[in-house]
Amino acid sequence: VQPAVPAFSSRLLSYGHDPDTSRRIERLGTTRIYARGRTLFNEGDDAANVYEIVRGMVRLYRVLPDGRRQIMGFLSDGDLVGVAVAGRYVYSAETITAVSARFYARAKFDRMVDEVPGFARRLLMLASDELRAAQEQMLLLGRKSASEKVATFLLALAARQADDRSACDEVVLPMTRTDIADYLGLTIETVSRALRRLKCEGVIALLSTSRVEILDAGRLEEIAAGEQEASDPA
Amino acid sequence: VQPAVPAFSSRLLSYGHDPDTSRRIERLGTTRIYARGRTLFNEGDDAANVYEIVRGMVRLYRVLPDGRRQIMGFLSDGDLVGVAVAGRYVYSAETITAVSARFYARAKFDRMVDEVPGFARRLLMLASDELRAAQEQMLLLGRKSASEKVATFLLALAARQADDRSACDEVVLPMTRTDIADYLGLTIETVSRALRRLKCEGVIALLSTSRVEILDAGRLEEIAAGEQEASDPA
DNA sequence: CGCGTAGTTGATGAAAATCAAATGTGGTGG
DNA sequence: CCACCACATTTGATTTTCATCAACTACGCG
Repeated sequence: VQPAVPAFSSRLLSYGHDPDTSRRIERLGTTRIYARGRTLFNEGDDAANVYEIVRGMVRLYRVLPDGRRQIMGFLSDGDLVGVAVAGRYVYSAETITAVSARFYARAKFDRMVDEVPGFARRLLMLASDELRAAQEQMLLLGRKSASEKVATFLLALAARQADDRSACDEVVLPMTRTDIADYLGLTIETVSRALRRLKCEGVIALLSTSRVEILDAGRLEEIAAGEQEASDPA
Repeated sequence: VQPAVPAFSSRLLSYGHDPDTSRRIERLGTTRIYARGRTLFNEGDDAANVYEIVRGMVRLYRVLPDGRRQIMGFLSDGDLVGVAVAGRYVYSAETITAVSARFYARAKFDRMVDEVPGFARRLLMLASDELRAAQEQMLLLGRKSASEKVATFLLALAARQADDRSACDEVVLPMTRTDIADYLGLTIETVSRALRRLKCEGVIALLSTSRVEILDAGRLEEIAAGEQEASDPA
């Protein structure tokens, strides 16, 4: 029952019921490597391309005039960006690790939506997942406490990483504390303190700055779900 | 540049490039009237139907175990609910006014997605709008102050109502303060105080509990966008 | 081996939540 | 039509949580 981190989560393009279509789709895209900290596009840019992240991680975000930033999601292997957007991008996208991404010219992509049977339907399913994740995130941003937010975040990351690696309970945080804070609607200090609190309660261990071990997954899930939070049954 | 209130905003079903298809779609649905305060479905229910709101307003929400509630959006005339969902509904839907709604059995609806040309594509566009609105809401929930939230909310309502009525600057709030608070991630007291602050600054007038007049739309937009907020240039 | 950036920790402050009345308001029945 | 009731809203006092400000520490890299 773990929600994905909001993003166009998918393995769409390399997926296909029939190999011909898959190959056709593949041929339409161009793969490119980006260094860490590069901009794929900015909010307001003409939405010229659809991107698929092949490897690495990307953040999507918007900023308010005075610099406050909200990260909408982190994208990683297999995720799509920009499918939804017609006209102009409504957020910016930057790499937070080295990234290999394939991109598709919008015109070609749109033609595929019309021509390839089932393609639009499949994109619709992806958008639905995305939407569900976005709503999960609204619940988090609007109603969860700092600890609950961080707990939820760790579990979501863990769930995503469980796909790849073996099901060990070590979670890697490829993004900075600033990114985490801007994703959870907190400050870096509050994120740090929430992690410490979880550590003190024995729920997690901090292996290093960017690695966390989940010691008590059940308890972490309780906290994330907002079951009771404070653990002081004195 | 006014974001819609997150919802499956659409005039989809009654819309059609060709009248035959429209009629066919129409025939598939059943219209029903709901009193105020009724439940269309609950989080976790089998997602048996797709709903189109014909008239009235509906709230979509999720609740945490201890009762904290987050409203994901308010639906009104022409909006769709449940398109995205396969399996089980991930939120609850309740009427906040008397509502006339048409509903479609999922199986039939899904068949249409496959059979009616362009239908999936059109739903995809709706989902995209929805997604954009959800991201706008994440920015609001994560990074805006109480006054900014309320200002944004009033403008979104005004924009939606501008479609129907003439472009007068009176906004009707069909939902309670509790609903507004649960939508903006605030408490009712804070919503009330934010409205008062806007009134004191001369940006709005409170005509009655449920009616607001926008006196200074430009300033309200500045506040909503987070340009500076406090107005105390001594 | 520092140097710079990222992260942690602590002290203080501010915004919003909570608690507690008081005030409106709409609807119902007398 | 009016009085009353239940409930929604406003307003005020206080508390809590998180943000801000300020060192301090750790880590990675040239």
